[in-house]
Amino acid sequence: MDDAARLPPSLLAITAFLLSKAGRLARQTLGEHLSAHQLHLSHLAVLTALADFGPAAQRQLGARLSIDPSDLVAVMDDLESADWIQRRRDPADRRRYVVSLTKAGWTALEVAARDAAATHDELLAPLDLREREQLHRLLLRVLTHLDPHARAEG
Amino acid sequence: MDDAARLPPSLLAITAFLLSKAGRLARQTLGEHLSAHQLHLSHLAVLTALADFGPAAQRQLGARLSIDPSDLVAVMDDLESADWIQRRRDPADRRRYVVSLTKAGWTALEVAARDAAATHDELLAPLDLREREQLHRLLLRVLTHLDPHARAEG
DNA sequence: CCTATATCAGATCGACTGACATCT
DNA sequence: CAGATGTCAGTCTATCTGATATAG
Repeated sequence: MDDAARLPPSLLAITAFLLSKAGRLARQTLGEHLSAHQLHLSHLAVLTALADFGPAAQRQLGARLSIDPSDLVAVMDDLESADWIQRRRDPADRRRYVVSLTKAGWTALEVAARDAAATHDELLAPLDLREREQLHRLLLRVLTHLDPHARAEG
Repeated sequence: MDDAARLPPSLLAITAFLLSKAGRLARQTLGEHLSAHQLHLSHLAVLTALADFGPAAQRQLGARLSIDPSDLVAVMDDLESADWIQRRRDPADRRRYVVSLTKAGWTALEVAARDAAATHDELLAPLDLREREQLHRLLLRVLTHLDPHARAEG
């Protein structure tokens, strides 16, 4: 039943639905590429935060990435046991860790970047380069407006 | 810490991440608007399918909407107890239901359509009409290419 | 004493799996 | 008997809440 498999036009007319569906698909596709290298989306998020902003406490990372501090624990455990990050107690405030990227962590990030590129080739195949940039900019504007966390650094 | 709340530029450079985040936001925003009227996204999906294609069996609806048949049961229970749909056994094949929209179901759909419009005004506020259409078309092309279910009827 | 940090235990929700009674 | 349909029970994951030990 190829015919019976088509989504209702009334649903496809709702941009929010398309966003939701495309978002799920994007997350899944990126997730599959990353998992081939023992990486998870939350891992990638933490690695980029450390790469872009330098060492930080777990609380800071969680606030930046909108990841609940309690959920971050397992993520950091993974990253540490893979030797991608290092956790040291902050001598100035021994409640905190100072989390920093290792050499292997930087390498993992490069791998993840290739995964992202592969994801885009797959996910955005029907769009040419100009259209991909167009989509990217539109999404960025939407997020920047709605989510104060989405602002790039100024 | 306004400064500490910004997402890593390296993450914001990944379109798949933007899609994932925007998708989550879209689902959440639409969900909030709908829940004000005792509606859920899955309810909306089923209602549009019945409106666009007419009465159908639960299995068909599930296949169309990529909702697991076992998960549909609770959704249909909700819709039925709200008197938005009607379940009759198919006399020609008594395994199936013939699910159809009620008058109240059509009304609920109109309400949901207003919720969707309100969602877009909120979600897509930074985009003008032309840009919203642009985004919509780009998303549709991406979905149509990747998900055979996303094809509109031809 | 109050607050912040990291952690753990548990609730909740959406999506998925397996089994089953009923019917064709 | 094999296969389809609706249903139920249970798993798995991500997300969120609440509590707690330790430190400031």
